[in-house]
Amino acid sequence: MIDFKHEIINAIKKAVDFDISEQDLHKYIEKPKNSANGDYAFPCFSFAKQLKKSPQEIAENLKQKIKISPEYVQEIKVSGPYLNFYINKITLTQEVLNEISKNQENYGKSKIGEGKTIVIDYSAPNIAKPFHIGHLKTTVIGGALYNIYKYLGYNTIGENFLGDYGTQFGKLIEGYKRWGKDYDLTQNPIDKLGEIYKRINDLCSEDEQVLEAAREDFKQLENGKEEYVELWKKFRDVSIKEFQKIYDLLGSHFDSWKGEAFYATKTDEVIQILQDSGRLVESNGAKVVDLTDEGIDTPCIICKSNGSTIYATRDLAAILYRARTYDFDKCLYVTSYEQNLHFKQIFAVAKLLGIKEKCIKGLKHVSYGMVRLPSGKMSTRAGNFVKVEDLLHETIEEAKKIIEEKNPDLSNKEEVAKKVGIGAVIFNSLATSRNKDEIFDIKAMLNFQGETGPYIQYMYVRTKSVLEKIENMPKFEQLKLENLQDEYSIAIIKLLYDFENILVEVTEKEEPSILARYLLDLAKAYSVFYNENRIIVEDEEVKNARVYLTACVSKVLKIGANLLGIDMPNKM
RNA sequence: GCACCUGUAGCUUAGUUGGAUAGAGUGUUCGGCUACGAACCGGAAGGUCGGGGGUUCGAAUCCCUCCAGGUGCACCA
Repeated sequence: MIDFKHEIINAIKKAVDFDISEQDLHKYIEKPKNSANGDYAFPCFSFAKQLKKSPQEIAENLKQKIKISPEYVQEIKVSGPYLNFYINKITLTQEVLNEISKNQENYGKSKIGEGKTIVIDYSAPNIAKPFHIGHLKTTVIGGALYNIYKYLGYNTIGENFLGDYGTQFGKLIEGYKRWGKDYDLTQNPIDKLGEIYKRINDLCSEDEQVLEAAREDFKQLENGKEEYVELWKKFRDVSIKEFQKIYDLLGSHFDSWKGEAFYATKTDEVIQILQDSGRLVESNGAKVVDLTDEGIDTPCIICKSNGSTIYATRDLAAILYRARTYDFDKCLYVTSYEQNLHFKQIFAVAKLLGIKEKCIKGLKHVSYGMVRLPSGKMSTRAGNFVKVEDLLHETIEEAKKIIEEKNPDLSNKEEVAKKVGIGAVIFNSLATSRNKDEIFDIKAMLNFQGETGPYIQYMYVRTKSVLEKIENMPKFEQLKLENLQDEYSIAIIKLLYDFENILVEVTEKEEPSILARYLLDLAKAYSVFYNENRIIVEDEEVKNARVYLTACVSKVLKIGANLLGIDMPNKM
């Protein structure tokens, strides 16, 4: 597609008689908030001093000198110190609709990521523990990034770094040995394991000997005692099966499920490399890497004083493994900001591992804000948490209720309620900038009006309804684009034009909320268009143009929502 | 105590590589279904952009300082 901004930059560059780089121009050119001020604007303040002229004069002068094809820009106006560019709307319309007609369901897809590999480490729940709403953000943010990177042509690998290692498994084994017969793990296994875990924990705090036994169990598990490894596998398998149910609902996909236990077997080499680097030092009985040179006060512990490894060691093993296995250009870690220091530390230590520079540079912590309940911080131990399964169940039920009320004749109510209820939850988790904390509000989740997932789905359903009524879809070549020059149509076309840039911006900032916001804007623009313009009208030319635009909106809404992990119903 | 993050309308928030009148949703309120789906659209009211100082032609945005909340700060993950 024509890059209008680029054309304007070129034209300005040729017109000015002072030195200014293309990059600077790129920075100066802005998109006016109010479209009355044009599509692009060039503020002339900053050159006033240098040229000893008023910004107004500079703008006037420039206007005289700039030569740009009317095919791109139909008008340039001076508005005080601003030079406002009005792009040729027919060209814009032609470009956008042609591009969508050529690419259809692949509009916005690109090859900018070709040849680049990106690993995304997300979700990472702990085995034998409930999947609660604290895991929601990492799962949907990571999932959205996964989809979007893939769409932009990157070789994308989704990693679920399961928490399947640690003394807690010694405890579980000890508990299961004692009372395993009382629990049927074929039903709600995670709840049962949770009960066992709580029971053994209570016993451990009463009786030091039980705790000691649990530690011993874990040691034997590590040493490969067959009976224990079997138990561990069993806990892991039933847990994954439970998680998979939720992933199926959320549409999450992982290419690899290597958990901590897997990397725990690969820590020896990490320790050896660090030892050889001379940076591994003894400190209070532990082996650590001092990071004060890196501006990090807290040293990174590699080996505990009892000789065993720690989370950081396993994460480093994962970096080493992933660098070798995937030769990644980027490796993203989607976790809450509680782990900011941890990642700062291991990224600093990773420089000592002897992996490629690009891998080191590609390590990135994508952190997000905490979810709190109105009653305070969530805690699995205190039983103060909301399970994702329960939340989804509730929003799906709400969707069902609303369907029953508004569209009782709908044929596949169950399926639609699922899409709407889950869509509401996913959208809610993605719609605000990831860094902000959130107090979990069930009422907000159950609201399907306004800036919500169901709003976008509803607008999509409207486009489908309109298109359903058309016998012959118009061809792009037949369209008379003059029929799409009203402000409501143009507002949509401008948004459609932005789509690919939005996707790129999402990856630059690792911020899916940009796409979520964009989809709201597009849905809203269509809703206004729909209210202002009757689509199916007598005049064939007008009808065809509006129908075609409706089909374009329909496609982009669906592509965008799917990238966020939201399914679109055809009716609701 | 130190470091980092957050603070924008009653509530949830967009805008933070400095740019024109701070933009939405929700709630409140008024209006619009005999026109393609009202889970919608339009109007009104609602803002010391946490406070103060500074830099600049220009600050929600950059710098300093203070206030409030959160998170982290050695063998948990």
